[in-house]
Amino acid sequence: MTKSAPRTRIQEKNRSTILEAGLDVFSQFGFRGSTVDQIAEAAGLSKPNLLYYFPSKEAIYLELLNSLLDTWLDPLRALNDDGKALPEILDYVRRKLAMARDFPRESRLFAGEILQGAPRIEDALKGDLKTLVDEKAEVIRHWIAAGKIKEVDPYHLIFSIWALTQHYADFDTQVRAVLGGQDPFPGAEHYLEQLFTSLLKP
Amino acid sequence: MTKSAPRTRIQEKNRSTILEAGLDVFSQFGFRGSTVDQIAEAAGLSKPNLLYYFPSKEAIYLELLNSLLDTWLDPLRALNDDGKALPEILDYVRRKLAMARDFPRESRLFAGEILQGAPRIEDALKGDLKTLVDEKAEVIRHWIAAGKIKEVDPYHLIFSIWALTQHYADFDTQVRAVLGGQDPFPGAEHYLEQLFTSLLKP
DNA sequence: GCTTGATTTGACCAAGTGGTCAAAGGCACG
DNA sequence: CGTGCCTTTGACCACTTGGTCAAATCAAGC
Repeated sequence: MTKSAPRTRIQEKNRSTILEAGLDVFSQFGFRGSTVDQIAEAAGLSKPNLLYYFPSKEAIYLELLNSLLDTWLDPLRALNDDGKALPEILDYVRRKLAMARDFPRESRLFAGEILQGAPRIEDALKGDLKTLVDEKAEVIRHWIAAGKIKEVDPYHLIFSIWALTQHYADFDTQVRAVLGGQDPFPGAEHYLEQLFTSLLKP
Repeated sequence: MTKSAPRTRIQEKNRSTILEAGLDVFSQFGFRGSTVDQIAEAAGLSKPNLLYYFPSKEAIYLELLNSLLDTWLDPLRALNDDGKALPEILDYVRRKLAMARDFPRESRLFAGEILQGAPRIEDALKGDLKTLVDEKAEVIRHWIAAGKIKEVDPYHLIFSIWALTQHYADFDTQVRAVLGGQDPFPGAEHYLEQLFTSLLKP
């Protein structure tokens, strides 16, 4: 299952340059809206040279999508039964909001893919993602049963965290237009803490 | 500014057929991902025939976008100082969620446009939309000052309503994958009522 | 049936697209 | 230096795409 690793120093460099450029372009224009020339230009390579490192436009896109899927779910994986319930959830919200702030391109790439029906990651959604969410929903249910947080639907709780945090990356243009260009994140963090605290504090 | 109205019965019918087909296709594949042939096929017309009613692919897209922008904000316009604060806001949430359920294509069309930086509606966002939101934020501030709801940032409150409701349309694929195909809307409505009630009830 | 304007279409085109290929350049190592 | 391999590129190709156009068809009033 492991991709044959790049051999030379230069391969490693060029492959990562291409992926970086691909993320830039794909996140802005979507898969069909992006052209190989655009990506090549952004990467500072000629088109045939780019296609020397990746067999096709789709291969770049897929590699981005799959490697992202992993890291994107890390904050949720870190949600553990260990600590206290509410702080644990608030931490998750903060981590997720930080990702929206620091990795908006990644967020948008995903959003675009899912918006179009997630044709390339349907399996991952119904498989790994569902499994992970089911597992964490169970953790939340325990917290509720133990009276540590108020009773809410665990699935919709998770959806709401995703929706609220990713909104600031995916709809950044709209948010900033309404706020007159002001940075939304400090306000967002405070608001979300308030929101989930009042929702969950027993 | 008014578009020259269609004259004959058949023009009216064909134009609306095309817009309907355009909504179908554009909402699924985005502007660049959609082809004129696709839209023509969906409308049951030949490509040159379609281009007899609209001058270009972009014209269809723009007409959809602009006419949508209007109706899409109606629920927010209906938010009035009249009634009691909390029920008024909960009504807004319910109306917005109903739109996500009943008009997911419209929601996705917008989401796609904004995701790509809203190049075609930037002015509307910074103009009409900002004005409307500023106005309603003021209403919310009055409610807070009068002690009718808890103190929250009015802008982020509005963003959160948008994010939470539209998520169920825009990320439908993901939501249903995680829920195993189950209809998310009944659960969502209950959860959102609970969420905003606990956030806002004084 | 005839005329006139609205409607429809097959054939076509120029530009853009993803991708190929043979040949040329570069580079490390004997 | 020379040899073998990695890297880069200009030229090219098949196909798709948005859009045009002249000619054909249709519909309604006379």
